[in-house]
Amino acid sequence: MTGQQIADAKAIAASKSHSEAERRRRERINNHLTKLRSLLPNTTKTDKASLLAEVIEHVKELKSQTSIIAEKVPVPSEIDELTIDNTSDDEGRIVIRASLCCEDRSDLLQDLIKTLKRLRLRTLKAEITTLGRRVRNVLFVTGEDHHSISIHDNQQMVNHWRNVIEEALKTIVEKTNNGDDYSFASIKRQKNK
Amino acid sequence: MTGQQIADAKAIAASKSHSEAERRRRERINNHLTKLRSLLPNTTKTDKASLLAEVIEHVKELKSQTSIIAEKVPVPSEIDELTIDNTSDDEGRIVIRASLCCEDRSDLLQDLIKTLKRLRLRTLKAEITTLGRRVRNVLFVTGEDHHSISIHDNQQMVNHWRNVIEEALKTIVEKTNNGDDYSFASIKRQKNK
DNA sequence: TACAACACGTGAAGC
DNA sequence: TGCTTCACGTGTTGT
Repeated sequence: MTGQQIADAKAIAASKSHSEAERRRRERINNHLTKLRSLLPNTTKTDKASLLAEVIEHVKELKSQTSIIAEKVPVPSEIDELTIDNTSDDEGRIVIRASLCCEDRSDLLQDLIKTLKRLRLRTLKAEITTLGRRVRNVLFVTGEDHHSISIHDNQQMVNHWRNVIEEALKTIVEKTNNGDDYSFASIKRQKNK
Repeated sequence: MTGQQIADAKAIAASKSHSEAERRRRERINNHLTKLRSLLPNTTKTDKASLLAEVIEHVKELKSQTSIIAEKVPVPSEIDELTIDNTSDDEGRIVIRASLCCEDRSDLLQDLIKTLKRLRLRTLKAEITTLGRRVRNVLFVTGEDHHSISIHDNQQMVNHWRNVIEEALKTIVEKTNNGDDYSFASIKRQKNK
């Protein structure tokens, strides 16, 4: 074989593998599109562009649905959250409502208890909801008796404690899941067929 | 110009418009892909195939989320539904629970009332939830006094009434929205930006 | 004939 | 260098 022939053969082989790779790529993309089509309702015999348009609409629809429901029901959301509000209980005592949402982990509850204990706070009520691997905690906390947060009519003090609680819980929310078990049993997910 | 030249010019023009059309098509598809990418969380700089794979996962995720939530909370679903169950109230009286889900419309409630009245049924309780344009009604109905459904221990009679109610409500669910106003105020949808 | 949608192979760019 | 991804223009098919 001459050098020219070898070079040609190499070029042909390269071109072949190239076109084959490209074919595989197209296959992958099209398979995904087919799968997407099957996930959508009433979406047969539409072209690629329209299919994608419908996927967009569907995703938006589902997103808005979940967020609407989340407004009514305190289910865990996909993203980490932490909001602090202050209310007051029947006796006019200052109560801070802390709602946090994060990935569930085995030591989450421990962390919360420890943190609140360290801050000398009392948890009046805790609403805990899990959804898949996400967990939402809504805590109603107040100070222990004779705690500065118990003193009424002091907006500055309340704001101070809001900040303290926010910072403390922030580190808990931001702590990443260490791969342990979850602290609460998860709701069974519907099979994705 | 010779005939040959004219033919060539035509061919060139055709080829040009063809390639331009193809470019527009690609553009449309890619724009949709970009939009999809923006709708997903944490999905920058991934290739097309992986992007679509993530879209699939995301759609599945959202779907299972909404269905899990729907199990816990009686929110309206996307598809029309009608399920009939029989329970019994405190006094052991037969009560039939009818849950129906359909597009909301102004005369839906009227239809329900009329139908139940026609069947000489009494509605003990009605739970009504709207979500977007969808509405879910959960009705707890029983017979009027001395109605045959009030007679206990007659499984055949109960089944008969289940069928009667199912058929009657089926026509209501299947009645298409005539474009009128909705009978209930709809929950505001989150803006799709 | 013309248009729309698709699969294909190829050149270019990034790693 | 080879491998991957993309955009491009073209051939083909169905309407």
